Amino acid sequence: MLDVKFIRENTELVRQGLLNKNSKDAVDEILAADDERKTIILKNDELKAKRNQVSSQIPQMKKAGQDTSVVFAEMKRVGDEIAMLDGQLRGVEEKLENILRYTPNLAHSSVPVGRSAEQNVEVRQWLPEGFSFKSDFKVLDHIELGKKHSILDFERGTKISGSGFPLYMGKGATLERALINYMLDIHLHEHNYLEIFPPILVNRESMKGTGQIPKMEDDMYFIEKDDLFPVPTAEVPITNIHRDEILAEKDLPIRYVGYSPCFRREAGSYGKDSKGFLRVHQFNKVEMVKFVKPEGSYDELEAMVKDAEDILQALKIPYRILMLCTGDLSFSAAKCYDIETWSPAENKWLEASSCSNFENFQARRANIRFRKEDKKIEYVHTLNGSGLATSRLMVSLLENYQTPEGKIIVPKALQKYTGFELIG
RNA sequence: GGAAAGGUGGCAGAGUGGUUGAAUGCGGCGGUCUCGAAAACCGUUGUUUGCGCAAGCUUACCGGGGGUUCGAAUCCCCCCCUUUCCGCCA
Repeated sequence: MLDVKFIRENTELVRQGLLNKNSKDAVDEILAADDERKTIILKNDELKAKRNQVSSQIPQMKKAGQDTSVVFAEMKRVGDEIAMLDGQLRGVEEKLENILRYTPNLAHSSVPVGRSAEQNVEVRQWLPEGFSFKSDFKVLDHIELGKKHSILDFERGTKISGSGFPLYMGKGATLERALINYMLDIHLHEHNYLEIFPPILVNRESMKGTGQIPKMEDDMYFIEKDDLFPVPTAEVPITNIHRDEILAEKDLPIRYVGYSPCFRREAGSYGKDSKGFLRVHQFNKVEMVKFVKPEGSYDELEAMVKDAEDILQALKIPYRILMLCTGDLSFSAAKCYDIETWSPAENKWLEASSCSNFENFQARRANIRFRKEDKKIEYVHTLNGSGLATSRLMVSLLENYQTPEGKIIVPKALQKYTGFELIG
């Protein structure tokens, strides 16, 4: 959520920022609602102050045996007016809140301006030694590989749950588990995160806190009976750990990492990249979340990307880093890097991670603050990034590690986690 | 699923419808004492709205939402949550 005060003091900047994010310019609407709100508050607070003042004198009047009926009648009128203003105020605040909830965060000044994904900027590429985009043999895609070795069974997954619910079997299941454990261990022991194992069903407040609601509500699974949402990412429960809290400056930065399954309805994207793992309703992800002081947040973002890259380099999987342009940035993000891994069979890059700095946009929504040395209270900056999502990673892993005979070598780094070196 | 109890400040725990933001204790912070520390003692200690350069003034907040009243932490209604016991269960 943007700060109205900031909007008021930087109207042109905000206008341009919203345009850059392909959002409508709601500045005038916001300021008008805010003006209206302030006018009502001014008048209302005056009346309330009067009522409080008179009320405090009534006990003395009664003690002195004075007649209170005139005062009571007067205060009754004041009370009615307050009730009316309270009603108006609620209306305006609701209106303002509604506009703000649908107003996206502004991009950081270092983000390239652009309308869509085509204007994203490739920052760097990392390829393992001896890697070539052209293979000497006919590569199988991850679905064929999965079938050949009976490690992935999309048909039976569909039978059990529906399309987009992958079933891992045998060494496939072990490999998936190994990946998750490996990534967690690296982040814990080498990158200094604290491990979190969060609840997977969260309430409405939590979904609002991180901003999945209201804008993305259609994309979320929802358990109506209990008013709970299966999480679309561990970002939701982990960020909400500190919802409505005031953190101590000395505790920052806080760095959490946690694994969770992720559930997404992917409403409206049927038929697009839908085969196998490319777009699924349930997948596994290790997520990094940081709560930091504003001044260090962009350094923390770079560090977070590096933390995700470390995993890919250790696994020797080719990847590239994209800086998203303003038009492709998500609703809450001020800056975001996508990490894409190479799929030889698809002959394209697949998004396996997304690391974002939300600045204080999410913290405002979730009300996460910290107390500075001088006792002043300020919003923290929140960041999160996948470190990483296993589904797309698994595609790249299986395809890049296949041999000409169609067997799959387990990456060296994972072998002590799997207990085997070869599939097939 | 059945029964009961309860939700008050960082925590524990008072609170007769009227100077109650709220006793008291613990914790935190500052100080006295001490070579230093502990103990003891003294002081201090929430968030929030609006106005203001600021000091400050002001509004709201005792799980949430309504209601009664001149006035609600306190009375009434609805909802939510937590704890305990029983049942079921990985």
